[in-house]
Amino acid sequence: MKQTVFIFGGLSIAILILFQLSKLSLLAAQGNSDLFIIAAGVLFIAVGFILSRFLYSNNKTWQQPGAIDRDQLKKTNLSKQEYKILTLMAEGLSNMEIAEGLFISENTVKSHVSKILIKLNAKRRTQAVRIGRDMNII
Amino acid sequence: MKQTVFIFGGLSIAILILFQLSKLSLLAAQGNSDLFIIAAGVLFIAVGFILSRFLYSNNKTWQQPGAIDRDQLKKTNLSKQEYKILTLMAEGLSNMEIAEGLFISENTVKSHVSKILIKLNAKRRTQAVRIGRDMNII
DNA sequence: GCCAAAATCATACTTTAGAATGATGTTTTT
DNA sequence: AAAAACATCATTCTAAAGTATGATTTTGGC
Repeated sequence: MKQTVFIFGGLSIAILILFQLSKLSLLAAQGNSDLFIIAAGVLFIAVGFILSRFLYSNNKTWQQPGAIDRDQLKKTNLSKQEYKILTLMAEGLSNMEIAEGLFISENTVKSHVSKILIKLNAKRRTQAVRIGRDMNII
Repeated sequence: MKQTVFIFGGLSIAILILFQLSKLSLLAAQGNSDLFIIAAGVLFIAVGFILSRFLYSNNKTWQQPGAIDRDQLKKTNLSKQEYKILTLMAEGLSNMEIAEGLFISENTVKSHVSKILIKLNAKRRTQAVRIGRDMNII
């Protein structure tokens, strides 16, 4: 939130400076106007470029795709092992496969899964995975 | 593919025209230079804006996060109904819930799910969902 | 109109997932 | 050091999920 304010503030200032520069140059430069116009154009295009980047891809939750949200993760109260198992569930592994991968019994995995479902408020493992994705913790 | 060529061609031409206009205006307009500079700046920013949109969201991996890849979807040979059920599976719904949502019997859902698993080469629904996500189909 | 998919459903069966409970040893935390 | 949380596992049961097979009905293209 605060970040976005700074970014937009900075961008606004940058744009203002650009306009000022444009005006100054008009008075100063008489001969090499061609080159300057191109430079100014490129600058403005760059500004638009950057502007759109922030406006679109990043605006929403400031959570870039693929990154996990540590804060959200803490809110779930998932333990380390539970979280690890959740990620393996998201890979589409069965309880047995998870058990083998972690060198523990299937019963233990089931026990963990049940706790995960409770903590994520899910009825099924598929739902748990979806919730995890929605929360950006997977 | 062809679209991109046209789009970039069009953009290039637009940019050239913009530069030409800038030069012309310098000769023509002496008094109202302020207003014109702002207009030109806005135009260039707009161009940069549009450019970045195409460069990033569409071009690169050609797959924007959240968008579904129609080509990949076709490769799976999933039928309409199968695909719909896949998306509902991804939401974490049970077979029964899917059945109710689509006004069909649970047996029918099971039948579809089995076919989905075969077509996506999955052993479990969770895996099918993961594969679907990896293929940018969901 | 015909034909091939697609969609629908059923029945019977196997496998996996999940719930409930309880037990024990190990870390953390206070 | 005691309490609380974690991790481990077992047993028993119930509920879903998934397989296999076969049948009927819709639908979309040619």
